[in-house]
Amino acid sequence: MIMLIPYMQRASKLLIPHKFISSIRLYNSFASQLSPTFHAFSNVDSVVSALITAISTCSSISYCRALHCRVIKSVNYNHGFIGDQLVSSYVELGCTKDALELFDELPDKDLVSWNSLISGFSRRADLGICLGLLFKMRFEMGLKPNEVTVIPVVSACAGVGELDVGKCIHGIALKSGMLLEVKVVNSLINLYGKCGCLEAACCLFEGMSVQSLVSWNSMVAVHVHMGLAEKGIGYFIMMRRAGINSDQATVVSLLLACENLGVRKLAEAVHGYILNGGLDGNLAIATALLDLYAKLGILSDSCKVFGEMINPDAVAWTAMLSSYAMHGRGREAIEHFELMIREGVLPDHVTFTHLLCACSHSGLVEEGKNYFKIMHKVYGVELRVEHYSCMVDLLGRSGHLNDAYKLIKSMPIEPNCGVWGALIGACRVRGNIELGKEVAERLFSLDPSDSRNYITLSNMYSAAGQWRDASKVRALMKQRVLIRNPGCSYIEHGNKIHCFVMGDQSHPDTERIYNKLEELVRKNREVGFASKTEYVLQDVDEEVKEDLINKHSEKLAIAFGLLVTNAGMPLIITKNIRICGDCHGFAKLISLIEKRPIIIRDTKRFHHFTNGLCSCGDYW
DNA sequence: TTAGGGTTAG
Repeated sequence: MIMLIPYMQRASKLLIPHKFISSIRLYNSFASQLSPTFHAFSNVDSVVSALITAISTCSSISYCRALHCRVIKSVNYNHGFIGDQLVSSYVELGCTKDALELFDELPDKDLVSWNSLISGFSRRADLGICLGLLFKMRFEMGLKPNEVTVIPVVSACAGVGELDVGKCIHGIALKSGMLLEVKVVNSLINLYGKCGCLEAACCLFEGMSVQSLVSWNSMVAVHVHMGLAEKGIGYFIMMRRAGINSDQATVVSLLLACENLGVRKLAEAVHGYILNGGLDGNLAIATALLDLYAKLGILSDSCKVFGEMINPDAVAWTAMLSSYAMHGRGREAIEHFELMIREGVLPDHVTFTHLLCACSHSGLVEEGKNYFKIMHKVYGVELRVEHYSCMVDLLGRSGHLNDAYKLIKSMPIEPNCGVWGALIGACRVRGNIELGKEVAERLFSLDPSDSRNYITLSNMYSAAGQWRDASKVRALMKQRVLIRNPGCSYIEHGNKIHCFVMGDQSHPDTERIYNKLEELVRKNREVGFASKTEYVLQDVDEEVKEDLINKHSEKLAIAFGLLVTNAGMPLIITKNIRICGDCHGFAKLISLIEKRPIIIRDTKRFHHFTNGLCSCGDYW
């Protein structure tokens, strides 16, 4: 038996989010009559139904335990499947131990009880427990799984990318004739799609006698998730031609496709579609839209979408927080987080990932350290490996490399590539070759196929003038058949994405672009800007270095943008790697000289250049 | 059964 009394006593002292107050009131109106004289109460079913409603909507562990206590005192576990509901809520709230203990205690467990437990662990993407339960149910209890059992297990496989296990479940479903059930096939489409087997997903889809809206949605979603946005949109068009009306899941996938393609015009078109269909009040759609605008560089539109939301939930608050973080607005991110807490919305592990990241990107070391310290103590959010990555980044980037290293050594969980990656990044910024070399060795053994590790180490050697060591690392890369993708910059103009690589001469307007660039370089020199040739990581003469750096892809994109857009219009440029220090300084001055806001997005975040300054405060 | 927020390194 789980000890519930202390939790009951504590529950009354804890803050319960306001959105659950209505269900608590509903429960309380009955609970006031739940006493030792309960048997005199005439409508037991009403009490059970009120308890079930309260249990199913409860988001606080302590409150759930208090309700559990009331169940023990008042009704039978089997009454109206109240025991199953308690188990589900415990799983949902992350109390997996309590859920499994209670499940063991439940008398007369049937297929529904097992299915609801498996489904709960599937939502937590805990495939191990799902499989254990499936095995126990089948071979110890002799219960035959049905469609409702199989679907969440397949979904859990998709969630963690376990294709082989998923294939076994596919086999079981096939043998049991479950493939006639549309929902089972849909879950399999999702599994194969998410695991990168698009051919298998398409084959299942085409083999269906009738495709449901979810089948179409799955096809759109899996293609978009695999980075094949155009194909995803193609399925959307086919779906419309087949006379199927889209729903919110379709629209969310379309918004993700826009993000994938990075085309603002398309995003605006989908936004129009959302407004026409009256879908703007949908929280999932509004959140995806907010996130999309932020990723396209238009933070003001993200703020607008968030401001228009009615009762934003934790995901929406977190999306806005991540937008601030992405745009280097650390202080605003913190204010937003504090407001979220005051509004009674509970932060989760993703919220803290972004909050720590916001602190890291803005150099708010003390604030970040404090949130890291209290996130579990005050908010009950468990520390995950990604939180450690953010902290290592925060400490390392701000120059506390030893503290970052000590933190890794003290981790209660195994540090992964992300954690070591954050440290090597900090070593590069701080020019600590000794530690960088050690970290690189760890990364090489953890993932020998990730070319970034080799490139970072080689660049560290080059920046220190250790050309021989740099070339040795490059040779190792060659030996392991790893290639380096060239850095490129993109800019949208006239319904087209224009892409530039360093020294690019393939654009039809090349001559004009180079003339403009020459003019910009000259203007920069006139105001005293000296090229930072230390960012050229090749062993060549100073003059050649200057020539190379002046042809960097972001400079070409800036020159092109200035040529084709009207005065005063902001330039929005996307880079596939981080902007170099020289281009950063160049963009700052151009924003001042040409009176143009310039926004440059690298793989994850934005630099806003205005009037000679950058939003990152030169801290990146 | 599908869909919204995910950090860190070129």
